Amino acid sequence: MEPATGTHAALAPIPANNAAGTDINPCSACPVRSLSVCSALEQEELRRLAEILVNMKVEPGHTMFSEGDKADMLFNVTSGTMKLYKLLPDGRRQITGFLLAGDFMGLSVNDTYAYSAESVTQATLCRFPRRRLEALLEDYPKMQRRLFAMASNELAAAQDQMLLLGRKNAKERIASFLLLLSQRAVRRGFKDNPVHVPMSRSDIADYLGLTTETVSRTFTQLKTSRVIALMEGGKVKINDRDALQDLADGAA
Amino acid sequence: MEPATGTHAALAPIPANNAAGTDINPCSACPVRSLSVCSALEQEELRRLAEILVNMKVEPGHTMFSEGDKADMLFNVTSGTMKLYKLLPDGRRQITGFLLAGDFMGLSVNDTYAYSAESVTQATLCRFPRRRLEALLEDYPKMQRRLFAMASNELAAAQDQMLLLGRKNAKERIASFLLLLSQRAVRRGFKDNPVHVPMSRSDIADYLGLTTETVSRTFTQLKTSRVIALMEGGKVKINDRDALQDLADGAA
DNA sequence: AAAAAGCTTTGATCCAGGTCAAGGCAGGGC
DNA sequence: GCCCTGCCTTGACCTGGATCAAAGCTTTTT
Repeated sequence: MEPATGTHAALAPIPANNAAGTDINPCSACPVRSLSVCSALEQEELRRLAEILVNMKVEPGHTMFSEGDKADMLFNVTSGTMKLYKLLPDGRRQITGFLLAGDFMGLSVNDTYAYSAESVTQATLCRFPRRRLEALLEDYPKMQRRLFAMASNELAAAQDQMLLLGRKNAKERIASFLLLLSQRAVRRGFKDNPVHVPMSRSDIADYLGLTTETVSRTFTQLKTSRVIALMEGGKVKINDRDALQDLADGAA
Repeated sequence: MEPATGTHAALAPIPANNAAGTDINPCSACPVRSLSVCSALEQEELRRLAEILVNMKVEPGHTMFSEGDKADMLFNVTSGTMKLYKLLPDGRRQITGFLLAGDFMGLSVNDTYAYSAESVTQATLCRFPRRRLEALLEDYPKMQRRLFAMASNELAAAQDQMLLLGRKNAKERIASFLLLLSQRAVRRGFKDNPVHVPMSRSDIADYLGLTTETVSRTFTQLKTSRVIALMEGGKVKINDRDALQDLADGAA
């Protein structure tokens, strides 16, 4: 049994019905479960593992861990949105990614986290001792394969983001961002239009390498040109997807 | 035997003494060899694989593959420097990384390359059918592990680069770049000072999200303030590593 | 319901780095 | 040797997005 650690004291463990013995649902997104899809992971093994999982629920703005902390825990997002970011000493921030249900965080090559993680919305996560995963990987090579595929996908996304940060202008960045959110929504079976944009202007700015003012002005421009419409509840209606796509590709 | 494909026609296969049966040197960097370090890969297996490897030598500026090409080949750099980049339709370019001896390129989740690859200097590479690697991974799980570690490292580097591109100014970018080159040199057992900078101003600019003019001016500034000295042969002498480090971290 | 605290938007101004233009300098071909 | 070509550097100017400032709007507190 893992006792709640100091840094995670504020986290409320969910009493939860996904304790040991729950049915194996590939998409319910706990690490064991999402990874077990393609492995011959056995019931008994799964049951043992479920015992060391800790499900937790956090409010918006809760810091899960910070860059440089000892990385002995691994998290799997089960609902809500998280943000990963890096800071410069003077406070400048770069958000490297937003995570949704099913995404992993906390994987690390050396023994400290390479970034900080904070909740954007209310979120639920599944915590898991890193060592245990490593042990699991020894026994179930197919999990390793799955993990590698995940890392490869993240890497491809990171390369797209480098192109955006290094070479796109403000309008192109916002267009790319909206399409990304829209595509991710589709992939997860949610409605892709209007797009739900749960993060603040400041988070968007720090993700796109802009300022809140520029983000706001650019949204206004896109709204004025009828490409999008801003709706209440942080929703954005995409009126002209082709125009947005051309902008995002830098073709316009 | 793999016939030379159309796109690789210009590549000169090296007659080479690293054909089948050569000694197994972990750091000689062909994929089989560098991966075999931590696997129980057997002599016989290795010998069979060496037969399908194609060693090649390319001149500076040679395109190995382009974004969108069918990704059926995998490459391992054995000497020289390569660059990976993405383009926007209007020609804006973002270099996502420079590869040195021992680095892999061409790994891809779907079946097309996500970026283009071109040689910066004269370089030698080892070409390898992707399918063959996949088959190998089935049999040797530890290779998978190694590959995952590589992808994780690349991912961490990509996140550092996002911070650089999104939030650092020109001086901080150049400082970070020089320190990166220096550190990589050390890790590979080369002299780290003066640093060898084999790429053109234009490549540096496209890697750092700047223009050639700004790169040039910034080098001049650092030279004027005695932090570095520009030497002949594309070498840069680091005079004040601490100052450079403070700049790179955004602490100055 | 009023006050307070945070976002978000909009406006006015500024400046780091981009753009445009012109030399400088080194290597290669003849 | 001398031109040609392709970097690299430097200068002059411009601009997209940052910065600074001030309202709106929303949400929370009391």
